[in-house]
Amino acid sequence: MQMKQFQKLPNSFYIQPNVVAIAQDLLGKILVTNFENQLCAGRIVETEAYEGITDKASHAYNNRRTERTEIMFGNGGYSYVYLCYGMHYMFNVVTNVANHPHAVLVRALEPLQGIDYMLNRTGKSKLDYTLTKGPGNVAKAMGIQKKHTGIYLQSKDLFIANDGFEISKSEILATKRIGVDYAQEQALLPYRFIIKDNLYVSGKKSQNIAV
DNA sequence: GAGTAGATCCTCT
DNA sequence: GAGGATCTACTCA
Repeated sequence: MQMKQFQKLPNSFYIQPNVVAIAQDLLGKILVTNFENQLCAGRIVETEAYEGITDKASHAYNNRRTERTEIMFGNGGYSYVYLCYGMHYMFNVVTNVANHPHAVLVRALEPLQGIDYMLNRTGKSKLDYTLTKGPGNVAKAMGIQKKHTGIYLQSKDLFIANDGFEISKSEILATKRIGVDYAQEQALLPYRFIIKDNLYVSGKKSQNIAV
């Protein structure tokens, strides 16, 4: 595939106060990693917003500031990567300004470049829609690990770009979030955004209904 | 197609 | 020492 000219999203994109709007805007953008000279890129097709200290599903809920969550309390435009269930890495984008620990979780991608590297990392032999479906698979395929937390998203190894791809509002579905049932009523908030009918969107069919 | 169990380790209490 | 922003494979229908 021809290398397209990717335009990095400016830092001003990340420091906006409305994390839900950012989560929607990230749909259709390109996540690029270039670790160890292995260039990989995928179009973001699913995101989730985590609204800081008032959001029970967020690690930063109730101003819970620890070594792990410290990065979320800084300025937006940085990566936040952590291990979940002992085996899955989650890639988040920190948004808003310092002391507003908002984050957007990237849950699914549509692979564009470096598919051979992704297959190699995930131990798969051929491309199918499970390659980058679900946040654990996204990080695995893109080579993102815990050591990549706190990376400035204007660096050359890890960034999000715009290639001019536009999606209309009618193609975006808002649904409730996944895997955060412990957050009680806030698990029902429509903070998950997906591109309608995209094969790479995670979850079951019934979870992809607009709310 | 739908539901369930198991893997596995970092982080916080 | 317990539990978690998950995924997969397996079972049963």
